[in-house]
Amino acid sequence: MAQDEPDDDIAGVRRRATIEDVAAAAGVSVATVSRAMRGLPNVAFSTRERVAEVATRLAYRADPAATRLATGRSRSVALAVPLLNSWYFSQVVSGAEAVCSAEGYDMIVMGVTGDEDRRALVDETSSIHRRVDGIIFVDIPVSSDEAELLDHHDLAVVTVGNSTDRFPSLVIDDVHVGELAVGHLISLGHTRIAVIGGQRIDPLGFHVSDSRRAGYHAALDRADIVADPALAALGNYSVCGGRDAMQTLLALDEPPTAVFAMSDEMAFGALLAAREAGIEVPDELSVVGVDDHDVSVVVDLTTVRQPVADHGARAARLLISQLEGERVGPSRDERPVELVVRRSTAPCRPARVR
Amino acid sequence: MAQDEPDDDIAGVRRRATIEDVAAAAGVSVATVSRAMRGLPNVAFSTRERVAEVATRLAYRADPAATRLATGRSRSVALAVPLLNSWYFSQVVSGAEAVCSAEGYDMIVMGVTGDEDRRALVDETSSIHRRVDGIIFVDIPVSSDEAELLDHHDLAVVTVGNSTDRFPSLVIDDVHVGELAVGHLISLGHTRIAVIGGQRIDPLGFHVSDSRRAGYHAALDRADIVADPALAALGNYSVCGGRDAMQTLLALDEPPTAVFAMSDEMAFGALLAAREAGIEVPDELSVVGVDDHDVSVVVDLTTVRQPVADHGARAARLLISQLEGERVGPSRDERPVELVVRRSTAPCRPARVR
DNA sequence: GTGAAAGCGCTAACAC
DNA sequence: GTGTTAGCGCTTTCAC
Repeated sequence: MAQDEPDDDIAGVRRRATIEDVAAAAGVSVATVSRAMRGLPNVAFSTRERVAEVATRLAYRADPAATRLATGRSRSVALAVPLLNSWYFSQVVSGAEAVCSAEGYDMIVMGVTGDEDRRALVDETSSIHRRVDGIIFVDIPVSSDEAELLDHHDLAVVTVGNSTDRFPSLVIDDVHVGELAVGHLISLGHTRIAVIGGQRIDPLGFHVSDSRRAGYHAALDRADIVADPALAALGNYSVCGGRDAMQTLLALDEPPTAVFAMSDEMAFGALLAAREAGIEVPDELSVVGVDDHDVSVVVDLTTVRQPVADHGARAARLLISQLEGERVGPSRDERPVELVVRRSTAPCRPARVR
Repeated sequence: MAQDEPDDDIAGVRRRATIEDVAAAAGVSVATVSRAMRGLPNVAFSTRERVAEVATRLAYRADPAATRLATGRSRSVALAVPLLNSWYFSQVVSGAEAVCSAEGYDMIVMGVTGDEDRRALVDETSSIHRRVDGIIFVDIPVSSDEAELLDHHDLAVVTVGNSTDRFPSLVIDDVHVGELAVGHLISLGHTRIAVIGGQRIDPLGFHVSDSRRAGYHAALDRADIVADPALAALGNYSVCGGRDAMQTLLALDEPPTAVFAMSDEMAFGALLAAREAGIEVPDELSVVGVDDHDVSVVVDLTTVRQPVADHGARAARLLISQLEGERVGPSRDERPVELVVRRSTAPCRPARVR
């Protein structure tokens, strides 16, 4: 046994077996080993078996870098997300990772926190080219020119939250999200409805905030309610940001009786600010969020649910099917959203005594 | 200008520039380009400048796969975590990613959901070898044998939450965590204190749950309270699991007056179950968690805080410093924890009428 | 200070 | 069905 162990033992460290070691031990050429290992045709069954057996014995694995260099494919993909530490993105990461690992792809995650990062990623000299076979952009806008560049460099792309004229995308109807949330508040009799969205000067230019805001306005318009600019605040998609925004709103001369937060995390912040100010939810303030965060049910938050982890999984599948040869053009897969009414929203009570 | 553009234009697709293109355009050899690009010595200043200029013009970037094959280093690391979609792990991912990207390393995330996954990762033929330069194991136990194997394959390793006798680790004192939480409850006069931990047959064999449970018992012992096995439940580190566990506990003939949940997410579930059962927190039930989740302040949860994102960042730094040549042996960096008292805990009220 | 050339470990023509 | 061999694009001796 030990005698035909072809692992060299250099300075006490056993070298990892290469394809040549396997070829030698199996008494065939490297080409045959390569074919056998990858299940390619034109290998006799007995040869295939012998190679497999030897490979197992030598614990052989094709060196990914060598394979990559020879084939031009890396079997790895990138997932670009802003704000890695938010519930939404962590769910997407989770969903995508599960699919990638099941399909044998490595997933590199990249936090893209500003336009500089974003540009560096798409840039001509970007390390992304030749490092991964494809990339999923989550809530990161990709311009037409950038899309062309990516396509040109033969990168497969899927976008989530935005769409391009070149790649498949997974989106929700963000205008509808706003309408659903605000429509619900209006149906409860609210008229002073605030909105907490993303940053004004969003480095990434989220289209998400704008669209949800458009839905907010559409719902108000439809009910002949004039939007008060003072009721628009920015919460940065975090609990803290939502809390700060709500504090500002509550300090207004004429505070809102309801608030639409564009994410559950900001809504949580709003709930916190309300409690700190001694304002009862939902009696004195109705709050509605977006996402249906794990914890939303715990704090009884009314929200617009979207299937977040599923976004990640679907995006990964779309990307991988491109990589496996399927030729796909631009597309827009619109995922469903759903209003989930809990107890953070209630009918508007007229005058409130403070 | 266009005339010395050495990019070939094959079938309308411009090939990405290689080191040879740069060498040709700069009128030097590839060896010189290689040296110049990497800031190695023995390159004339003027040559260096010329190469840099040409490289920029041609948008040249060394092909990572080729570099990898030639050097044996991939400038990428893996982060192995169970339960990618939990707050704790997403924070760790976020912290680690920030450091890795700042240092120019790619970070591959791998969800390790069971012992099978875990073993596949550490296994002799694992795709991990030669794919990454190092790996961070977060709350994934690594046996002595496995550690030796990893070391032997020349992988840099850092563990978080567990420690090995071979690699640097980042831990917290989980026994102390349990003592802190349960000590707090005892100091409030509670004696029927339940505990919600991880799964009994934990596929990953978390040492975390055991240690925290040990702290629970230590605190009870110190107060001469006999632990009631009926008060130990399993919550699977999720909101849902915590809720289910709490429901079971509340259904006991003699339900607890306080509960120690080993994560904030399970504590949230406990809060939910209590509310659903019409039990007031903290009047009828005190709840304490672990982590200090973003949302904990929102639901006013008393908790044992640990600096989670910092774990990720530190682990990444430790790993990268190993990769940059620093020889590090086994170590145990114990990070601080801190009891944060909020309003989910209150003095024990004697008999409760139901 | 610079260049020539031998790898790194694999894949893919092409020949047999 | 199998083997030979020329790359893939870089790094790294070793000469000069």
